[in-house]
Amino acid sequence: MTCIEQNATTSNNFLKTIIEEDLKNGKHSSIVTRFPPEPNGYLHIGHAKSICINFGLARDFGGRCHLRFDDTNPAKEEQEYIDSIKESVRWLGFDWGEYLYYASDNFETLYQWAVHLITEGKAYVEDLNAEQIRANRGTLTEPGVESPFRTRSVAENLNLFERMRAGEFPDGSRVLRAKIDMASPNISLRDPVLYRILHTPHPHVGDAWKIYPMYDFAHGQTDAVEGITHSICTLEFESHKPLYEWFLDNLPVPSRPRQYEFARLNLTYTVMSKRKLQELVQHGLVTGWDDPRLPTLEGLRRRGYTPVSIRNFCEQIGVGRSDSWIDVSVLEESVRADLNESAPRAMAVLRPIKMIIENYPANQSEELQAANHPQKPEMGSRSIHFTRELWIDADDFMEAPSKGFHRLTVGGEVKLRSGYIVTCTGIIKDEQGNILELRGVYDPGSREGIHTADGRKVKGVIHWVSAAHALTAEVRLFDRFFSDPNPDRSGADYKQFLNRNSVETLTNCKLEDTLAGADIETRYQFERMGYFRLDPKDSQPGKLVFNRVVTLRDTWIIKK
RNA sequence: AGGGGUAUAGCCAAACGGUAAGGCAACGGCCUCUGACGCCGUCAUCUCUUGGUUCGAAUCCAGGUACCCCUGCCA
Repeated sequence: MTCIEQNATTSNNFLKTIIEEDLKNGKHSSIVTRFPPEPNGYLHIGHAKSICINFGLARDFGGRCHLRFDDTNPAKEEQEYIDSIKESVRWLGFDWGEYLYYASDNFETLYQWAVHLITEGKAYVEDLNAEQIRANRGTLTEPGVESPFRTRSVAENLNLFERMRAGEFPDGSRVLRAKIDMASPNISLRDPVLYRILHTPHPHVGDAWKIYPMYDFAHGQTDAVEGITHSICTLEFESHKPLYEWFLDNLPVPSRPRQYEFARLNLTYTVMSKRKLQELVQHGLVTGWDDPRLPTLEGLRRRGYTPVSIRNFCEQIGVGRSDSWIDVSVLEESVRADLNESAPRAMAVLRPIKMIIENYPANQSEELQAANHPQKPEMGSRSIHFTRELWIDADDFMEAPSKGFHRLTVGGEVKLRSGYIVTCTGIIKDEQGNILELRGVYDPGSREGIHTADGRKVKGVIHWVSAAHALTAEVRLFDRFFSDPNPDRSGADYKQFLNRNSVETLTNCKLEDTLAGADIETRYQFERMGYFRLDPKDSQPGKLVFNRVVTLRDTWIIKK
């Protein structure tokens, strides 16, 4: 289809407009996009934006999207990253089908095209070293100066370039340069480097090559051989566009792709640059690339973010060309919206204090039915145990309640979710004054609703679990990894903004026993506490470890 | 002799010369066995700024201002 319906959550963007035009006026009969990561690290939420744009456009307009590894620099690339990237793209819900490519599969073609340029007098072998090249490049305001090797004969260039390929020269001794314009105001046109010598094995093509093409000499041409129609990248490549086109103009390429740029994603309270992420991992500031506090796709996945929530997020933030900062709360809101629909409910007491129901016999126990979802009866129910000894959350009790607190207080009453109304009748403390346990009584007729026998409505509903049946588990609560909205801001070391309390590990949490068979992929809502999922690495059948994906919205906390 | 971009609400973002969509946040209210969810309502006389063209300008023109990108043998 060539025209998509707009709905409330998808507004138009400039890329869709361009594609609609191209399809309408017959410039293309169908579109081909590509997601072109360099396999030199793990994917993060910023890549997710690009993935969603490229695969999403292809999907919406009935075209196709390639996964292409931009593997032109073997010094930084590894098979491990290739594998991880494929896995992350698949996890996000996208499928490249048979269209998996490597820029390195075109190395021979690229080499021939470089020879073509030399033959045409449009490229030359440079003997100057990196520093000299830099010195001759000029500055932002001054033109560069031409290299003495710029006028080498075609024959000599051909000979030298061939020997570069053969591995005759050491790394850094020579490069191949395009002969364009050393005085161009666009610095990327001042005789850019096309090939460098690198005696480094490559993760995909092994040790077949001793010279490797630069990004600029590979990207557009690779787009052209794959038949990419819309080559979508981020804004910082905008100044490379004239060079991208120069190659297409001067080489016998089989098709004519066009480059379009969009603003990369910036998220508050986190860092996204590969270098910084790597540093956090290397310095042991996080547990790994999949640390649940990181914006990496593996981290978000481990934490419990769902693919659909990330896709929705990318849809919501839109695509534009102005630098923008998205607040992390938008991402968080996106998982909440998804999980509220799909997550079965359960009860878990994170900071337990015991409550003894004095009018409930010690040897008695009964099963109560609790709905798995308040609005979705089709999700069924489960039975939970009610007994004399219960665990409730410390946060749900205040001896000296602040104004507006409508949970449990001495002499006060509260509804136990899916259970009974209980009244607190007293506190047992140790000699230091610490609360040992709470005493209370329950109203046997209060199973349904929140009304007392005399018709009053109790204000508070709290979660609880039977002490006799409870499972003990570890629960990890995460907070923002940085204390500053923009830890990446220039002029400051982002590490100074690390939030020291970004993870809180609670080891004595009490969970309802239905969670004994919790599924690794299922996200649960622990009622009133947020959404949780088993940690895929650290959780064991006998030792449950849950990660909190995100809290519930809490307007009470805001008022405090 | 610098070049290339971008400016619409607290944060994103639509609009294509015809009288400022939508989402998030916020704020009222309703509902509620989760202080959740849901529902209703409010939220730009105005589009960085100054002029101009026009019956009519966020959109066109001219001049300012601010911010981002470019001086790797990285991508």
